[in-house]
Amino acid sequence: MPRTSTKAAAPVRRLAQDYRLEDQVGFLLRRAYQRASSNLVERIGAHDLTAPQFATLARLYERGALSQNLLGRLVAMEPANIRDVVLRLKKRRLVTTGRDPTDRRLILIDLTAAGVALVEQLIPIEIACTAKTLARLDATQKRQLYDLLGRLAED
Amino acid sequence: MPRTSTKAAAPVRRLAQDYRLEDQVGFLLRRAYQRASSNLVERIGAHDLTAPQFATLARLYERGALSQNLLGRLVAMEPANIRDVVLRLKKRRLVTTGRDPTDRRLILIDLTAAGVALVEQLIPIEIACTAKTLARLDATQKRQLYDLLGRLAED
DNA sequence: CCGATATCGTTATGATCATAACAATATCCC
DNA sequence: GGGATATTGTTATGATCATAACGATATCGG
Repeated sequence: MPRTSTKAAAPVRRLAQDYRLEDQVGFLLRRAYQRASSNLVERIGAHDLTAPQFATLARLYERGALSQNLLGRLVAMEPANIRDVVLRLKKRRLVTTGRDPTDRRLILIDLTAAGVALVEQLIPIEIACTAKTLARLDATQKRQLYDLLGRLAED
Repeated sequence: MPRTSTKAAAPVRRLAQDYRLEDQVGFLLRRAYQRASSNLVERIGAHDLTAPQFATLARLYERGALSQNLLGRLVAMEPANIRDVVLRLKKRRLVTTGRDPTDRRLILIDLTAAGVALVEQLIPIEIACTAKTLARLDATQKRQLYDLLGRLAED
């Protein structure tokens, strides 16, 4: 299987010694997330659920009904973004929405019975998927990774 | 600053003990990437460059002219995705495109002089940005993180 | 030489993602 | 009570991101 390459000699550029893309955490994090995400879609894609959608359902499963805004913060999504996710989940009748009578700004989101059932079906798959993503790490390294990622996102 | 919370008692659900969103690497990676990405946009956003766009320019700076497809692989972007990024960079005259005469399938991408100048201006900012993202980690932890992220994306 | 196979790029579709500007509603504080 | 301030959700805009289907071109194998 031939791979394309350029024959032109790479120009030795002034700052190319100081800077390598591989040294930038953002780039490494993007690649690692791509890998983790594709591992998940590979396994739950048949249910037409994306990683953010599943995270949203899982959070509701853990916590029960939440306002749309709080739900968004708990899954690290902007208001405009969580809104779209909720709309899709609602269209599939995995969640319901309703106004909070005590604070009319709030939209309360909750799982339907179908939503609960789907989450419970997918949780073991998600756990296996995380295990696969971490397959190359031993127990110590896994602990380190969680600790380090936690520090990066802290606050 | 009041934060919204629900008053409804959280239902104790069957699998909630086995599964926590915070234990899923994919979720942690997404949050960490969000942080790194916003650190970057905060600093180079004034130049209207996103993280993927900068990665693309940086790769071209390192390697010189590349086919669009190879460039995409080197910055971890799908063909349909790198295409759009190249179009935007081309519109801003940061890169040029041309057919490879020896293989007419290929589109060769290269930096313009303006592209080179912009990369050289932004490289120090990007390095500082990576440092900020890693600010909470000591030298040992940084090495560990790079090693672990490398393992996750390996292959 | 020529058909099978592989690669490159495009198009279309749908889901994330962030930002800014905005209206509605709550809360704070004098 | 009432205005300043904060929070919630929406809308609009633009950039990523992945996938599948497709035509064009190269390469491989007999």
